[in-house]
Amino acid sequence: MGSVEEQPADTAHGSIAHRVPDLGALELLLAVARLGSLGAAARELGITQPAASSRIRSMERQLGVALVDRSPRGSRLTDAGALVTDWAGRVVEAARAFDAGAQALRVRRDSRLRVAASMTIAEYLLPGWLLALRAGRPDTAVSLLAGNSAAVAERLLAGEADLGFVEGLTVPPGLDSAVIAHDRLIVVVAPAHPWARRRRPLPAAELASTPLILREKGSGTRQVLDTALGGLARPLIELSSTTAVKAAAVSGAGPAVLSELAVGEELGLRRLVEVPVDGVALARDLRAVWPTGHRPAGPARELLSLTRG
Amino acid sequence: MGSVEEQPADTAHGSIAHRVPDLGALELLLAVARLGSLGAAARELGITQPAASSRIRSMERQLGVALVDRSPRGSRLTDAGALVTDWAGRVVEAARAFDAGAQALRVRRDSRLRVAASMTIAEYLLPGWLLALRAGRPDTAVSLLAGNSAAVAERLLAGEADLGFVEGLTVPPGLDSAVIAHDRLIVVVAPAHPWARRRRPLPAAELASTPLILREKGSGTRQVLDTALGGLARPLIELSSTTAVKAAAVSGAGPAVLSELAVGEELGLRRLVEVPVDGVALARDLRAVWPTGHRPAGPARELLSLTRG
DNA sequence: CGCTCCCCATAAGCCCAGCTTATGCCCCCA
DNA sequence: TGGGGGCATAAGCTGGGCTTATGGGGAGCG
Repeated sequence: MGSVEEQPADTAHGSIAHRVPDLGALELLLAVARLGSLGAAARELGITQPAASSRIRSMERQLGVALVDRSPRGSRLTDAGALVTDWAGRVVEAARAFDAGAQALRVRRDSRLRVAASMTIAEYLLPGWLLALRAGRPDTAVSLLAGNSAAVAERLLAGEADLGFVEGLTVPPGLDSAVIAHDRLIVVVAPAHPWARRRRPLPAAELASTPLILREKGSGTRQVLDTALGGLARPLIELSSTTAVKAAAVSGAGPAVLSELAVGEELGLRRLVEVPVDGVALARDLRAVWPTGHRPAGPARELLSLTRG
Repeated sequence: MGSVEEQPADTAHGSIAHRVPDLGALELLLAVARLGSLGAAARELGITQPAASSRIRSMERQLGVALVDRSPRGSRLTDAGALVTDWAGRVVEAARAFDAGAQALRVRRDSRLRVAASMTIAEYLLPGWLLALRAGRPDTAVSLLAGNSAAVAERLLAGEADLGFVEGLTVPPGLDSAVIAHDRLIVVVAPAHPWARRRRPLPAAELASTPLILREKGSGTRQVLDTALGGLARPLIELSSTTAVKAAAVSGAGPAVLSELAVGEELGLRRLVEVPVDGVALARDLRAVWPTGHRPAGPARELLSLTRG
């Protein structure tokens, strides 16, 4: 087994794609882990055994670690392979959610289930629901339109959508609704920030007078915050994506305000810390909505039931 | 601009990799979103502008949706593009965690920081810490060894590791420790399972007498559960990866027992529901450990401080 | 034993995705 | 009215990943 040429680690931030195996390879690794054989995994993915063999091998070369123990009776993961497989599973899971969302995003007039949803819900919740829906009804074609509450209502009333999801404080007229979950905007800081060690809740006035990392004006999140603070939120930076806001907060640029849906993982891993706030109503209901009288039926009802467990 | 040939959606579960753009394309999309220009994004990733243009275009063809609005003054995301970019961000984030872990997994005798960790910690927490560490000290080379508590202790005492992480109930002799987090094993079921609607905690006896979806014997998780139940856990299925256990539980195969670290996202999205249990001690401390007297210094101390925020 | 089956590895050749260089068009601004 | 930033198109190259074909090694069995 010749020694591996070790390149000097390319520590530069540049393009992660060259250091991480592609999705196909990760999927193959998961299949090998599950099935215990390169050949079986290859068959499942519809490729030949030599292709699988070579692909796993080049992945091992790329990572500099042996991933599977080959034997004439099958292949098992090494210890390192088990770890890598777990991490790979998380990448593939995210890719599946991407796929579920993207499929729905395709414009198809003939989709059997047309969903209109607000941004936060479309971003963070819908892909998971769609995965679950597809698990139960693989053939349901879904189309998705994302917009603010008014746009959602418009689509529903025009008969261009079967089910809507909104996150506002009020329900647009002409629609029936059911609360499916709750969301809050929360203030988060990096663990090193002084606010991370506060015992007492932050007064609303102090929040309003502190420059914050925020989404751009016009975003749903920003509107809710501005309303709650009486139009007073002071931006330290304005960024155009939730991810960018999170990244800025994690790096310690300052306090950020985000939906708690967006930062679940960061809080769990202690990369961000929630700062309790006093005297501001940042809670909001997430609701499913439909035209008054037009009870959701068929796939729409199924999706609705998924959202409530 | 030619109409797009629409393929019949290949609804078969087969290989997601053909339906999701590769990591390089997702990264490029994120760069375009952040920089507002194809050319600028291309420069950042070290490719030429035509390459970026063509890559974005083929991604749009693959997804069947326009992602960016091109203008002679730059490019902005479309609404659909903003959604796709958010989903892409989650895939790339998972890939970065993969990369951080994988880099550490490389065997390098000369690594400046050698970490030994138990499986759960290595799987779910270390990649995040390593990302944070790299953000602060980009040049720190880390090596990672994953194993059970005894193995971690052995490495530390032999001077082959600088810092360890264990999840047992006790601290191996010869080591000093600090509690860095808490973990619990929890019982989870799919939302449709009858246990999901329980009001009262499940008695330990009922848990012990019900067949469960479990990790294989010998895994740390399994050991803790068997100890807590007095060696009585009855397997419904035994699976060899946390992901497989989760998937089985989500699909409704039965109740599963897992670390809460492993199911944070599933609980948030209501794909799994926690079942409270009474009369069993399933909590455990996660600890950093080091040889008695050898206080962590340098990068080890930095990593340690990251784990506590 | 020797036959057969199921593993996996290697070799040789093909093909396409993605890159590069070289242009050209469009728009804005000095 | 040039110049520069931004995007698109064209032509050509390269390499990664696939396939088919083949060989070796262990296990089970007549």
